[in-house]
Amino acid sequence: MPVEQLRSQQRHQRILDAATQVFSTKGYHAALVDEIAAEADTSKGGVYFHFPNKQAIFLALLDRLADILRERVESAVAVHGDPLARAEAALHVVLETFGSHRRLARLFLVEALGAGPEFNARMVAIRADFADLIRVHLDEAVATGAIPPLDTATAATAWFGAVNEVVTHWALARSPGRLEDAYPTIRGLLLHGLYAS
Amino acid sequence: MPVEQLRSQQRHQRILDAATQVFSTKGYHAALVDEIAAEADTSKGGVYFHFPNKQAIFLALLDRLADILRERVESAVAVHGDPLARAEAALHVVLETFGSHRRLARLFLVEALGAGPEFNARMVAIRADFADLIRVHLDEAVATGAIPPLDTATAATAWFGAVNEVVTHWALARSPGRLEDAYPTIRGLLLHGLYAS
Amino acid sequence: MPVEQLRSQQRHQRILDAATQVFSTKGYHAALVDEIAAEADTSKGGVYFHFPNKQAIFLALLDRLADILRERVESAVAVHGDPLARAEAALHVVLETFGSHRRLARLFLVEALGAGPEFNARMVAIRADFADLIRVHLDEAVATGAIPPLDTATAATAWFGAVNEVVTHWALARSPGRLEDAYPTIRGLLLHGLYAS
Amino acid sequence: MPVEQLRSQQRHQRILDAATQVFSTKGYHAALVDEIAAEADTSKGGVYFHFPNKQAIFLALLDRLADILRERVESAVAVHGDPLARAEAALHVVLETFGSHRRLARLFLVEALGAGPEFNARMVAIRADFADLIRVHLDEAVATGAIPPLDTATAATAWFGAVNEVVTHWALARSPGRLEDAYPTIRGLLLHGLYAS
DNA sequence: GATGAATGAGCATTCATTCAT
DNA sequence: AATGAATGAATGCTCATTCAT
Repeated sequence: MPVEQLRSQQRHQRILDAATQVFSTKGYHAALVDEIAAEADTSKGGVYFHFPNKQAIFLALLDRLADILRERVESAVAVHGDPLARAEAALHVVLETFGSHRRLARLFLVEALGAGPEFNARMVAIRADFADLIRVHLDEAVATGAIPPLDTATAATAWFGAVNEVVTHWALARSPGRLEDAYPTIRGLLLHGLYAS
Repeated sequence: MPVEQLRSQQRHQRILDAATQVFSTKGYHAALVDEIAAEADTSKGGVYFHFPNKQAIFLALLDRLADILRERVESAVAVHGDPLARAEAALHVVLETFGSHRRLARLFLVEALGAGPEFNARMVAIRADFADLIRVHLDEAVATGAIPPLDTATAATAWFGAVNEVVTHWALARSPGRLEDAYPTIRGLLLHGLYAS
Repeated sequence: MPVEQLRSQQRHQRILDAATQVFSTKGYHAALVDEIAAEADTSKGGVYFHFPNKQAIFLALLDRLADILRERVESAVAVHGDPLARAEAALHVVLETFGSHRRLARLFLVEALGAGPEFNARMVAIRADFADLIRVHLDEAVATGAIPPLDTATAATAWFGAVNEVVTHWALARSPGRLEDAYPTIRGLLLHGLYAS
Repeated sequence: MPVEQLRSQQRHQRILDAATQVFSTKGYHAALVDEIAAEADTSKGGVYFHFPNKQAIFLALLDRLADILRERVESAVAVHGDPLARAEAALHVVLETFGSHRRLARLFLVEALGAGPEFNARMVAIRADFADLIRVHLDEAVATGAIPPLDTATAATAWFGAVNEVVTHWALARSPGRLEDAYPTIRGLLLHGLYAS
């Protein structure tokens, strides 16, 4: 009976969407399951039918977002041959994605920390995954001699952090500008350091 | 009665130290005032005599830490004449300070974000302050022509973020290495980008 | 449509069997309708098609068990002419039945009491019925002069209780022996008291 | 500061008294912690300050009652030299105590069962303790030759059960008579069996 | 100043029951 | 008849905060 399964999956998604909304507005702890239920046009019991507990909802959210981001990065990277261009593309996609989903950015970069030690392990893993997405290209760039040898793991982490901080700043700003405007500066900085142009 | 005032200030400090310990271990929400009291060898009432509420303890902690960090940065910066060297020194001090106080790093970079929307404004301000500490030197460097013109605000934020992410990664790692080891890579990256000779 | 009726009755029985299993393992309150449904290879809705609510399942269970016990007692009693022998036979059958169905014993003697005030009235009635099953024979024994006059109601209750406690003890024991072994002692005690020759 | 300790202990007792009232009226599961708090003129938090959870309150209640009962039995037993008279005295005290505290009887003999498997172990232990209180005297009576050898453990359990059932019957009765009236019958039955007088 | 008993609003979670399909 | 998603009232427990002593 695909009709019922479909309905069920739709509800599942509706709850996740509602959770995104509530978590990113109130933060993990202040978010009430009741609010998520209301936002999803369901009852509290309905939420608990689809998820075992509040934590699982949040985790599912992070995973969903991480998957989306990863996919976007990978397809953006695919069109470039040059390792450095790939790394750049990855950077650009993250900025672009968060730039058009301030809510998600906030959820991912702000609320996910401090939601409790239970989440830290998962967050470390997710963030490390992204840094890795960049590292492989740096490694390749080093291998091809495009850039001098360096500690690519630290470099990738730093790259990712640079982007994150700019995004976080923007995500928490009271009246944020356009995130994309920061791109040229970040790009230049990462590629050439302060001695850009 | 200076003796009693002294006693009171000592108690104040003892509570903050206890709070540092508890908050950085359990996270803001999971930390109980009871635990802080116990760790400070006081009673719950004692804690509430010195601080109006839990939030205030956390905020006082952040402020104390920010002050210490700022002071260190400023005195480290003072010994350098060259703007770029000053920026570098600031960076190095942050890395060094957190590197020798993993607990503080975790508190400042992980728990403080996501502790709840109440704290976000303050954290944004604090982080912006630090970025600013770097920005002024970059501005000066631009003014003296040491480096080409660029969006120094974004650049400073990115710098700060790059350092933060590396520190955060280290602060959350299960078996962290020496944070200082990351310094040369970060330094090269920030100054010269990937093409660091 | 006798085929369908049969199917329905089988399902009814299957649910009762499943309920016996679950109730006696978890106790009335901790037993979930979901578990009963799963154990009966049905759905929750299926259970509610056959029974109006959880309480009714439990009550039906008690009644079924009481009926079985009553029947056994009555047929065992029928083969004896002597009133005292009848009383004895009743006692023996109860011991024997529970002895071979520890689960039922537990259900009947432990969970049924204390399952909640709603059940107390019914349990009192059921237990009184059994005491009565014994009482009538005692009355007859008194009438025929086989034993001296006594408060047969209290005596029958006490008999029943003596048996119950021994069974309960056995039903709750971690590693129970053979219940039948207790029979001679109980028999002697009830007939002759401590001075059983 | 004995004043404060006294106050605390009084509150502790008040909660236990309230719990006795509520548990014996509603049964373990239907009893709300809120009701106990209200009955004890405290708040829910007050209850939880003195007891870690609902279960602990119930267990404390059972233990308190068991202690009282044990003490009474022991002091009643002490005045008799004859082993059989001691056993009789124990029996009488139980009947008398429950007879004047129907509420406790109900709690102890009805609600304690079925409160959940967690309690069964404790209840078995408590009931076994009481049976043992009787058994030791029976053993002595056997040793002195006052009564013929018999399985004293089973006999003591049966004695205890006989008394329990009569008490339970009375505790659950809608309009109970005087429990003490049952004493002569039970006494005669236990000592001489049906061939009493 | 310090203590710790008391407060009570707050919330996640459970689960019997219903009902559209 | 059967299914299982959905409901929502119910409740144990937490914990920041207060305040009498």
